[in-house]
Amino acid sequence: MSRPKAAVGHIPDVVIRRLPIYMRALEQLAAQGAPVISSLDLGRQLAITPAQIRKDLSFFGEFGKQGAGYDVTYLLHEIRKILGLDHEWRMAIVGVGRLGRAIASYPGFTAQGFRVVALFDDDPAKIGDTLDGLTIHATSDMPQIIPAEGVTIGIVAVPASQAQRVVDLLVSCGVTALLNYAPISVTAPPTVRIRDVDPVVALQSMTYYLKHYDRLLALAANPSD
Amino acid sequence: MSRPKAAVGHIPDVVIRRLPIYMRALEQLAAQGAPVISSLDLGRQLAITPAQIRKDLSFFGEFGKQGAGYDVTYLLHEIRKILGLDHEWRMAIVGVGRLGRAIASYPGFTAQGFRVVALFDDDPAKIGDTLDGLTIHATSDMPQIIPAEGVTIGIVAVPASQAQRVVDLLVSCGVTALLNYAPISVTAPPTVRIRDVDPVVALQSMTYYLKHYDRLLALAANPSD
DNA sequence: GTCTGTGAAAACATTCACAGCG
DNA sequence: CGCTGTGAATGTTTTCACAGAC
Repeated sequence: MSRPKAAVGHIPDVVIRRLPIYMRALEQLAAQGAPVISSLDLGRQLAITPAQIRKDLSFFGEFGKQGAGYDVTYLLHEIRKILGLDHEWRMAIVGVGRLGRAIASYPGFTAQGFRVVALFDDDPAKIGDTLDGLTIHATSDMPQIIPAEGVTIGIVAVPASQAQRVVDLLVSCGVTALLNYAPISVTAPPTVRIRDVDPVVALQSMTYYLKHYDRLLALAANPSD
Repeated sequence: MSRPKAAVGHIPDVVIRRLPIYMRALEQLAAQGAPVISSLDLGRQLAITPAQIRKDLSFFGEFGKQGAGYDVTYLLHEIRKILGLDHEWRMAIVGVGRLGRAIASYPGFTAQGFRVVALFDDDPAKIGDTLDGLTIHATSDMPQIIPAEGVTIGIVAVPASQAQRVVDLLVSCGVTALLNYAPISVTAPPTVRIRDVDPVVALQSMTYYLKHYDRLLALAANPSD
């Protein structure tokens, strides 16, 4: 059914970022018991062109059947393998304030194979406390605990003023993937991947369109402009 | 100092999305008392090329001084105007579970001019309760309350199974910008803007690079491949 | 000399369109 | 006949490189 590409060259980051989107839709389809999906129908569901879906998948192999489409369970499994989601990933949260605690107890991570295994904070009042069965450690203990716990992903949940320091510390401990909740742009060496989670930034770019809504409406009514 | 563009044509969405990133850096610079910043230095701070910053800004006018750079306070003010952040935006949260409550009490929204003015849920046990001084209403009250409260942004914080229904309802009430926290792709007419906030999706695309980390390391050491 | 603003060039991403398979 | 996989064409975004302002 599939033949892995001989040499998987350079795959664009935009493509990698769409794979989890495909996964979510496939999970839903699998839950509904749909055995097969075409790029056309998947595209309808996600508002993505069918050609894009086919081209994205073709970077990794041939997963479909002509005339039929893609086997939902099989494709889901293959994408999981491509993304390395066929095993558990261990994460550390730095910053156990209001936000850090909310993240620590979010059930969505565990459900998808992401496990929080270590908590860090620098507030002496918190160090030694237990949260969800995990002890809160001082950030100075990171160099010991992070390798020992097999942590490969760091979650930054400290105030903006502390974020870059924490990123540098995590990177120096060998962490190469960071989920940054601090409302600031942090930088790291190019070998380190960073994804920012900032709802305010998301809102701030939407208001541009709200402001120009009249123009948008006119455009929708008369696309000849 | 600036001359607004005569006809601001079609500005790419990628550009709009970078403006809040520039804003955050400028806010930080303003707080530090830096009067002026060059595209080179701003680019260093954000890991963005200076040419990109200059080109982005040039879509909207001429904000810099040759030989000097950009006046931090002035540029910040101009970007705020461009994005429509010179006044308050009123938002409604749909879904007052664990996540919705965390969002409702997040101080970062208010600090940037985004105010939660209405809460909705369909759980009869919650309707009528008060949270942060706001009454929780039934979703069936949305058509009355949303126009009355001047809500233009909707925050979706319901389970995946409810998300599309809630989106449709919000859109039918005239909301044209949505912040979606549900772990599912929702669709809306092209006049409606949607931004997804899903940390799991962010993680799932980083694991690809973690899996291929060896290759990445080799590439960094010997870029001739 | 420094740094902006911007056409032109290069790189990158999406869509088209169709041969070929089931 | 329906749908995939994919080169070729098109569209978009980034980068280059330099004239001109301070």
